[in-house]
Amino acid sequence: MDDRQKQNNNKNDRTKKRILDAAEALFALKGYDAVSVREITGAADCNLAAVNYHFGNKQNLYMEVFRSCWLPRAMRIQECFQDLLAANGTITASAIVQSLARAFLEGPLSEEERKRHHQLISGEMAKPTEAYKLVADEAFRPLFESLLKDLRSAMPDDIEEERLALNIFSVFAMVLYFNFARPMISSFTGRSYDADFKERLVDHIVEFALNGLGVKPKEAPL
Amino acid sequence: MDDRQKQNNNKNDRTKKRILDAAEALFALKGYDAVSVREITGAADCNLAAVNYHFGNKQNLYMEVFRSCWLPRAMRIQECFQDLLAANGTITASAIVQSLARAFLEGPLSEEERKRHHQLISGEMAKPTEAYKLVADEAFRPLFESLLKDLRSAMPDDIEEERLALNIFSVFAMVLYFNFARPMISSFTGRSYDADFKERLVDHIVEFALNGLGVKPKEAPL
DNA sequence: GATTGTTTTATACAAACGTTTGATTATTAG
DNA sequence: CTAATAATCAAACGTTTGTATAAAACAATC
Repeated sequence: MDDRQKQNNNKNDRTKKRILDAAEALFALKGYDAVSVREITGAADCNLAAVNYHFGNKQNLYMEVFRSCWLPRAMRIQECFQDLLAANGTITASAIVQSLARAFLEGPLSEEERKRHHQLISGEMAKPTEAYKLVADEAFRPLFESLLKDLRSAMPDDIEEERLALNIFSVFAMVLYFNFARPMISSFTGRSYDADFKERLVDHIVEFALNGLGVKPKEAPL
Repeated sequence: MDDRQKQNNNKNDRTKKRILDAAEALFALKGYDAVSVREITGAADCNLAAVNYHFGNKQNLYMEVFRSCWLPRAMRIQECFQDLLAANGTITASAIVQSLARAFLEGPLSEEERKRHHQLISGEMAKPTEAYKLVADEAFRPLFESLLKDLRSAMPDDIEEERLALNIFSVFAMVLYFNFARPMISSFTGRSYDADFKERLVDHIVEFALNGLGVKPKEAPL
């Protein structure tokens, strides 16, 4: 074993990074108030005071999790969406919905990452803190505006602006709900979220949303 | 003033009831861990020990909020839905979706009640505790089964069972999302959740979902 | 190799937490 | 009225909380 890194997953990577990782996992799992600083530093295998040294206090650490863990992942999802959309050639409503569903449900994130990602944001949507403002400004709003633009170009010219917004929200509603309500959906349908079922969900969302938008699917995708 | 109730909103109603009220409001607003027993008993204007005397401990109180506050309200919503559906005459997909959207968005609850109701359940969906099981068994599952039955009778006979379930989830996704994501939707559209906007939302949900279901609206409702 | 700045450590602290206790007051029953 | 039961109360319990401090270990520079 290389002596430059005797302990691979232990103390060699910078403490600050380890704290961020542990904090993110725990905050996602149990929520801000249910996690203690001692729990975090225990999981990160470092001293209790390290949190206050590196982040000032617990709240700052929480914010930093969103700033330097959540936001970059949101960017990756959004880039994945843009790529899928671009790969589809012309921007149609069908392409938009399908790319969106794919990016969120089967996108660039690992299963563990996606779980963390959605749990963190679920906590913020349920009980918004300062982190919500950050996320709304840096991730939600830009994606919304971008979708608005894309969808406007793909829909009839005379469509009302508010109707456009409601349609976007409705697509989001489905995409997010099928992540958010996983336990209930799995329980009621008796199906686990494996690749098969996710494929099925993407298909369903695309079909449902496209009909909802009042668009006949021009292209037969895949 | 009648001497049987000198202080109307204060100490006359039984302490247990006041604790439940205060606890529900606070749990909905800030979540389980962010609320202290002292905060609750302070708001309920009673002694600190009253919680443990009447409910055993904090967790039991939390469960009792769901058992004796949340569940009855869920029943009222569901009854409202059944009534609206029955008033519509024949059970059509259109009637189902519209009744559901109305019951949840404009239903029997006051604005304050609806807020509490959705905040409590949002917290449970984001971080399920024991209360989730209770709510899933007593409210979600029965409603789901009932909807499944209704929708099956209103849709073509050859429709796949899983497809039926996914359709129900999709309608739920919209109904719940337009409650859940109120802050974001208000912020992005610049519209507050007044009667006008809610009417607009119900109309949108009905139209979007009906198209999504692949049903041509037979009747022109209101 | 001493000096400097950075990071980690052990320990301490006051405040807040959920819960318990035992005395005290209301309420009910005989 | 008295005895018994139920409800409320102030006070305290032992933990756990987030944060602060000062010494120690480490790293880099000269």
